[in-house]
Amino acid sequence: MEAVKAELNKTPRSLSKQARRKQLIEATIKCIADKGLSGTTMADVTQQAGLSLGIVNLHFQSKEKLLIETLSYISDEYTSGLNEIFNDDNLTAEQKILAHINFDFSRKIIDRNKLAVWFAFWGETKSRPTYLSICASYISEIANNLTHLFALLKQQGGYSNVNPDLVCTCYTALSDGLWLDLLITPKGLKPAQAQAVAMHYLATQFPNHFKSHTGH
Amino acid sequence: MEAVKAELNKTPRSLSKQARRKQLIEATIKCIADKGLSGTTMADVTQQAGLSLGIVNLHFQSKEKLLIETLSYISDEYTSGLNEIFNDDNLTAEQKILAHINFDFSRKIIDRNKLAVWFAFWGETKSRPTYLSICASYISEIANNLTHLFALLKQQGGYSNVNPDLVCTCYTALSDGLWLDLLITPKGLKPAQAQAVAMHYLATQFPNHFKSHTGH
DNA sequence: AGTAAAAATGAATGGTTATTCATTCAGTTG
DNA sequence: CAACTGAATGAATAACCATTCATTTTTACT
Repeated sequence: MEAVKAELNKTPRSLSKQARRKQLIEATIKCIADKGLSGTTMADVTQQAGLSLGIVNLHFQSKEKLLIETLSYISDEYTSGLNEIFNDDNLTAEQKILAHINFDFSRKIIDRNKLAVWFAFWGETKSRPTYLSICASYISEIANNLTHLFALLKQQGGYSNVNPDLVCTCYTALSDGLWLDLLITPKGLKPAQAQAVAMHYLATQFPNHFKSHTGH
Repeated sequence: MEAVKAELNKTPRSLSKQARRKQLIEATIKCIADKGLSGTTMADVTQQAGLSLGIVNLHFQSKEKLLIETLSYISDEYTSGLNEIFNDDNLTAEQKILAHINFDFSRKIIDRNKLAVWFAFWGETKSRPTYLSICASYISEIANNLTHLFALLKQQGGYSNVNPDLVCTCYTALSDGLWLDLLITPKGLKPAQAQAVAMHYLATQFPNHFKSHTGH
């Protein structure tokens, strides 16, 4: 990852294949945000990247494959960030949940360009099995981890009435819905507010561990 | 509305303009669900409707206008259904909220074809101001009504710690997130479960009025 | 039945866009 | 410093698709 970044200083021609692909994927994200999935053309993407028209077919074979790689790219970024948290043995369950919620609404993740890409692909999952399978794979993995954390907190905190599966479904849906809110009403809801709303819900389930600061 | 429906028995040519437009809009919904927004062509839509290629341009002037009318159609269906509830003077605040949640997860609304259309357009709002303004207009209207209901219930039920604005934002986001869940993991989450999740959240805020049936 | 108006048709058109590939260019190697 | 290798270019191509409109079909009215 760092090695790739360092290469950006080199002259264009000497960039590794991996770096060039990343450059094209990031140009694609920008284009989808600016022009929509249906509105981005190969000419748009290559111009955005400052490269020539034929370059996408050289590195990705087809537009469709570029789009799939773009979805995989933001999926991987999201899941790898979460897995770092889940696998950090220095954190308690409470701290992991807190880290999760911070990550979910961090600048890197709720960047509106990336949100636009998420929703653009979600909107096509019903008709494109490939998109669906990319999304489905990470969704169940995250849900398992999150449910496990809620179960731990229930046990440790004596929250006998909490249903971890239900809380996971509810928290996940809430988080997705807040992302939508951030995408379509950016003037209305600020990232910090969105995070506060998510925290408000967690506070209803684990009042001794999380506090809502937006009540009364 | 009923008059329009009755006309479906007539021979094709005698359908009113309004009914023909509705027929084309419903064909468009089916196509967007089947092929995605970027994948639906005029040929697809007209074939789905069982009509000839030129018919869309005759009734809607352009493909873009057809798409806008399609978004307006499902928006109107949703908001008019909710307004009927909001404006029903025979219902208490509690009953209206209950009716709202029932409506949000009714078969008519969470039809997967229509969910696919919602998300297809939401994914393009960033790049298409027209789509955004159609969405924005109904969103704030519903939020105002819903916040008002929560404020009433707070007052009547003595829920001094409830913040109606916060609850409205949270409930709305949750509902949208559950819609997404229903769209992309139809095998995982059933409509009745989704509704139970939404009810579970309301029960955390108004425990004397709403009961969650999925706890412990 | 006859006629005019309206609705619908679909072949033809024209603009757009993904893809190809012969050529150019930049690094590398002996 | 050639000769070589692989990356990059972009003009040309081919496929696709929205839109047009001359023609046909249906309906309404006398």
